[in-house]
Amino acid sequence: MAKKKKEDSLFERIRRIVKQIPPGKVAYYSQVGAYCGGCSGRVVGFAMASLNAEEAKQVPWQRVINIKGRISPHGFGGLLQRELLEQEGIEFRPDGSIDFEKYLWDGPNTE
DNA sequence: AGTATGACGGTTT
DNA sequence: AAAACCGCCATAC
Repeated sequence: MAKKKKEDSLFERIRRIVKQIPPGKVAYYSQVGAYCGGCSGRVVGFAMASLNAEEAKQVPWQRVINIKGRISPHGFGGLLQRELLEQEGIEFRPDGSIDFEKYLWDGPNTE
C-alpha cells in the first residue's frame, strides 16, 4: 500500500461520521468535528452544507444540530429539519430544544 | 496566493 | 438575558 491519495478530506470524513449516527439520536457539530479528527464545528457545518441532494439521502444531516440542542439559527431547513427529527422519534421541547440526556449520540463506536 | 465565507462555539460587551 | 465579536479551520472564488 503505497501513498494513498487522501481524497477523504475532512469533508468526506465528516459525512462518514454522520452516516454512523443511529436513528433517534442526534449529535452536535463540534462533537462530529471531534470524531472527524478534531476539526471545528464550522467545518462540519460547511460539510453538511456541501451535501448534494443525493448525498443528503445518504447522510442524516438532520441529526446533526448545534450544541444548544436546537436547529441552527441561520435558518436553513429549519422547520423541515425539525419535522424530520420528529419522524425519527425525537421529541422537541416547548422551546424547540432537544433533550440531549435522551437523544445525544454516544459516539461512532459506543452505540 | 489571498480574500471571503460558513448549517459553530465561546467570550465579552 | 440578548447581541455582538472574535476565533477555528476548511472550502470557494
